Amino acid sequence: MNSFTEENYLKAIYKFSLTTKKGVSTNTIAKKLNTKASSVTDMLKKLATKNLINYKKYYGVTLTSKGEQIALSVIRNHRLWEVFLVEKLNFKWDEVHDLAEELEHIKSEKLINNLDAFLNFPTNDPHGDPIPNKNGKIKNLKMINMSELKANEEGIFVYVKDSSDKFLKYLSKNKLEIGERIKILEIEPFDNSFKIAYNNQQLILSESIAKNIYIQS
Amino acid sequence: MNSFTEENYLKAIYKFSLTTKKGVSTNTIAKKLNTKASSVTDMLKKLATKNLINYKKYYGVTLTSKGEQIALSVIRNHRLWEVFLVEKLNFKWDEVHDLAEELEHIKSEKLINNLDAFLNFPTNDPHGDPIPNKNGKIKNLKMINMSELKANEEGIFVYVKDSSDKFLKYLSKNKLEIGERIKILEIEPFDNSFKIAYNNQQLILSESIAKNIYIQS
DNA sequence: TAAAATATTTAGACTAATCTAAAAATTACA
DNA sequence: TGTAATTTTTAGATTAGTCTAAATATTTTA
Ligand SMILES: [Mn+2]
Ligand SMILES: [Mn+2]
Ligand SMILES: [Mn+2]
Ligand SMILES: [Mn+2]
Repeated sequence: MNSFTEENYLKAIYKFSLTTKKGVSTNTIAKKLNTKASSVTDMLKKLATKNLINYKKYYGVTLTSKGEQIALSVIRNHRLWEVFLVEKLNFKWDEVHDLAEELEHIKSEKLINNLDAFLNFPTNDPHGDPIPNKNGKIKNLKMINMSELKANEEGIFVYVKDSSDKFLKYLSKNKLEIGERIKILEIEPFDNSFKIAYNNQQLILSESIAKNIYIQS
Repeated sequence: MNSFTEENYLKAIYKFSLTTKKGVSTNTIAKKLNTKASSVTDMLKKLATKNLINYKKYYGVTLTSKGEQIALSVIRNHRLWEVFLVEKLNFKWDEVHDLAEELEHIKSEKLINNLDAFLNFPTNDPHGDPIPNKNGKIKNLKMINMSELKANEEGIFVYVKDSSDKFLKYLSKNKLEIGERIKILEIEPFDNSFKIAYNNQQLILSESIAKNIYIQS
């Protein structure tokens, strides 16, 4: 059995692995988990002896398939609990992450599979992230960043890159939600801001906001 | 904030307090929590400095009102999660205790109050134990042990004293469930066994089984 | 390509929760 | 009521996860 802490390390490594081909560095993990590099080194040694990561001193780490499987299962738990909190317990999408961070570590196949069924096998969490199935398979949406769209193009809002409270609250305030069909009305060349239309309203998004929004392609 | 471990100690002390007027002894707690008396002593000192228990060396402990409040909140969490698992996720009543033992330690007022509402404010868990409300108030059922009933008396089966897997499975096998109306047909004076009728069937219960069953009075 | 800057690891220490073994206090009962 | 049995506490270790400070390796850059 793996501790909460070990699972959090594996999850962090998994997420960084998605965006690098090289190993994930000690410092990267330390920053993400709000801990010190020396603590990370200690944990990496431990995870390596458990065959959950490939660790070569000074050169960062990758997950073994055993490690990846655990990371995916924790992510599955996290995202299913987020769906539960939003859909059944009336939480807002910007309130669920920290609770899911605790619930994800409760280890019971039956619990999570029954929860999955109870929720009707959702494919994405409230922020648009895909939910791995019970075999760890993730169905990746094909999506592109909104900033790559041109005037008059449109698509479904499917994912937020930055899912911090602040950003999610901004979206909620403007009733801009995942699943909404968005049309680009015009792009201001001066500051790359986007004027969009959705659900009978219009809104101007700064470039940095547009870059946090992904559209199904 | 209190650790899982501290909460488990408080809960254990609370439960023993219900059946003794004296302080709860070190050994009693050690047995319940599968640990050693010396470990218990250490923890009692710690809980005492946090003002959660009244501790006088060699004379056992009682909860302070602060400690009792925490114990009741953990118990509330435990029992509400058990209801959730049975009613929403199709668990059997003999499968939920260990999972609830983990879920009970997730500390969020909003989570538990919303769960309570989602479950329609249940008053009892799947084993008949009362669920404290959000202020820690427990509505105690007035109930008596089945062995105190006489022939031809009847009532509703509301609580099991022994909620071990073994006993719960025995009851399930005989379709004898909480909420069932039970009538005592006769009591065999030789071995104090009970012949009962419920839900169109009859069953003979040994004295020790009868003693584990409580009936609403 | 050799400093300088940066990243990583090692060494040694700390805390929470646990343990075993031994000492001390309480309680049981002859 | 004094000794034996039992219970509880103390003393000293251990383990997981963390930290700071120092040492070492890698990377950058002049
Ligand atoms: Mn999340
Ligand atoms: Mn977590
Ligand atoms: Mn239980
Ligand atoms: Mn517990």
